[in-house]
Amino acid sequence: MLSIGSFSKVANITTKTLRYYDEIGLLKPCYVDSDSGYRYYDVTQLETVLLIGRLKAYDFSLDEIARVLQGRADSALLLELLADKKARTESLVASYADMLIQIGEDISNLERGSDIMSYLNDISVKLTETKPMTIVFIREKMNVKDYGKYMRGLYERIAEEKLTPLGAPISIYHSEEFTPESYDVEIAVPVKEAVKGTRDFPGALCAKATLKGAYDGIPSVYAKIREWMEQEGYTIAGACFEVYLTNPAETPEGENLTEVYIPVRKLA
Amino acid sequence: MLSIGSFSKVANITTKTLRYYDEIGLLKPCYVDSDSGYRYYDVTQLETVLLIGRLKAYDFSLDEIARVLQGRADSALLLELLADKKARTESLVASYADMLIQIGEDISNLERGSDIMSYLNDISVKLTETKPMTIVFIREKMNVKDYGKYMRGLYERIAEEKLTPLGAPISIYHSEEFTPESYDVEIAVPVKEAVKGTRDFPGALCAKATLKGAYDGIPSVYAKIREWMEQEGYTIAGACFEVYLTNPAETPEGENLTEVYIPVRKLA
DNA sequence: CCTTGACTTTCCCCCTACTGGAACCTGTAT
DNA sequence: ATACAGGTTCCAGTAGGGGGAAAGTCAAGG
Repeated sequence: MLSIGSFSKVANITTKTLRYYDEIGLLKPCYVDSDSGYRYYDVTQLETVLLIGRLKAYDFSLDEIARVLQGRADSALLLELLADKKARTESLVASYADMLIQIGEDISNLERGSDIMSYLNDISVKLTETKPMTIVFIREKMNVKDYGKYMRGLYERIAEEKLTPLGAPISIYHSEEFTPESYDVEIAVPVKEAVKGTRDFPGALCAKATLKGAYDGIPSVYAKIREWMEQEGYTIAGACFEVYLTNPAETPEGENLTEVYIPVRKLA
Repeated sequence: MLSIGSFSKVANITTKTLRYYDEIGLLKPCYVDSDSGYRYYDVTQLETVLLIGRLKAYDFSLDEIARVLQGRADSALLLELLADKKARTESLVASYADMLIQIGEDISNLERGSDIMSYLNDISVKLTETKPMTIVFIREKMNVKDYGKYMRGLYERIAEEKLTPLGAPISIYHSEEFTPESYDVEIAVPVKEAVKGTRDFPGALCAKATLKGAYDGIPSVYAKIREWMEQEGYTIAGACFEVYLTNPAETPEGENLTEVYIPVRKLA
C-alpha cells in the first residue's frame, strides 16, 4: 500500500492528476480510509498507470483509455483503437507535411519583402451577366461536411431520371449567416429537361472571380469580391453561388478551378 | 458595413466566434451601435479575418495571432514566429513518426496474442549491495527539463577542479512526491578525490534493475522493482537513484542503458 | 504526551477556443 | 401593426488538469 505521494513518485504522475483520475473513475485507489479520506494504492496498480501513460502518449482521450481498461480482457477493442489511431495519425502527419510546405512558402515570400496576404492581389473580379438555366437541385439545411454525400445523391438522381447535364455542378448559399452544422445550401446541376424536380435558375448581374487551388481559398475569394463591390458601388442582390469547374476527385488539389458569383445591383 | 451575420457568411466564421474575438480584443467590429449594441464590420476587415484563419491553420494560439496583428507593420515578428512554428512542427512530425513505429509494434504484438504490457516481463530485478563512493554533486529543486543543463554544469566543475571521475553519472531522487516543476534531485558523479564539494555516498542494500532503451521506460522499471519488493517482502529504505551507463548524446536511443536502484530493508 | 512539520483532504478558480441555450431586444418586410 | 429573423448579453460546459487556500491527518522527535 502506497500513499498518493509515493505512488505519484513511482508512477511519474502528479498527485493532482491521480486525484483527477480518481474523480473521473479512470483509476480508483485500491483502498480509501473512510475516516481520513486518504487514498492508498497498490503496487499492482502501477501496471495500469503505465498502460494509461502509454495510451496517453498515443494521444488517446481519457475516455477512450477508460474504455480500454474496462474491457482489459479482450484485446480486440484495443487492437481496433490502435489501428484507427495509427490511420488517423498518418493522415495528421500528411496534413502537417502540407502545412510545412505552406509555411515555407510564406517564409520565402516574407523574406522577399512581400506581405503574407499579397496573394489576394492575384484574384481578379469581373462583372458578368449569367444566363438563365434549368437546374435539378437539392436544397437542405445540411452539415457542411456532408456536402459530398448530397452531391453524389444528386448525380444518382440525374442518372436514374436520365437527365442531360449541361454544365458543372453549382452550390447556392441561401443562408444569411455561416452555420456549419446546419447550413441552408442548394446543390444543383444545370440540365436540358425541365421536368418535375427541376426549377428555373434566372440569369443575373454578378460579380465573379475564379479560384485556382484548394477549397480553403474560397473565403479569400469572397473577401476580394466584397471589397471590389464596395469600391465599385455595388450591393448584394441575391444568393451567392459557386460553380465547380473541376472534379476534386480527379484533379490535383492545386489545380482545382472554382468560380464564385455574387449577384449585385448598383447602389442608388 | 456588414452585420455580424453577413460578415460571418463571407468570412466563413460563426457569429459566436466573431463575438468571442471581439470580447478578447482579437478582432473588434469597426462600428458598434451604441443604442442597440449591434456590431458592424467593414469589408477591409475581411483581410484580417483571412490572416487569422491562416495563422490558426498553422496552430498558432489566438494570443500569438493577436501579437502578430498588433505589430502588423513589421514582418520581422511574423517571420520569427513562422520559423519557430516550422521548427516545432518538424520536431512534432518526427515524434509522430516514432509514435507510429511504436503503435505498429504494439499492434503486431497484440496480433501475436501477447499482452501490450508483456514487455514488463523482460525486466529482471536483483538484490545487490552497492559499494560506498565519494561523489561530487549538485542538489537542487529543479525543473525536470533542465536536467541536462545541471548535468553539464557538474561536468564543467569536474574539469575545472581537475577531479578524476570513477564511473557513470548518477541522479538521486530525494523527493517523496513527483513534482515535475520543482523536483528535489541530486546529480552526482563518483570521483577519486575527497575534497570540498564532494560527499560520501554510503553503500546500501538495493533492489536493482536495468533499462535498455529510451528514458520514458524508466517508470516501468520503478513499477517492476516495486512489485518485486512487495512480493519478496522488502520495504523502501532510502532515496532511489539511477546510474546512466551510456551517454545519450552518443548512443542510439534504443541502446541506452540505465540502472535503477531502490535501497531496501527486509520487513520485520 | 505533545508538538512540529510534512502530507493529504476538499473546494474553488483558472486555462483554451470556443458551443449551446435562455431570455430578451431590434430591424425590416409585409 | 405584427411577425419573425436576426441581434444582444449572460451562464454553463467542454478536456485535462494546475494553483492555491483552509483545514484535517500522520509520523517522528523531545
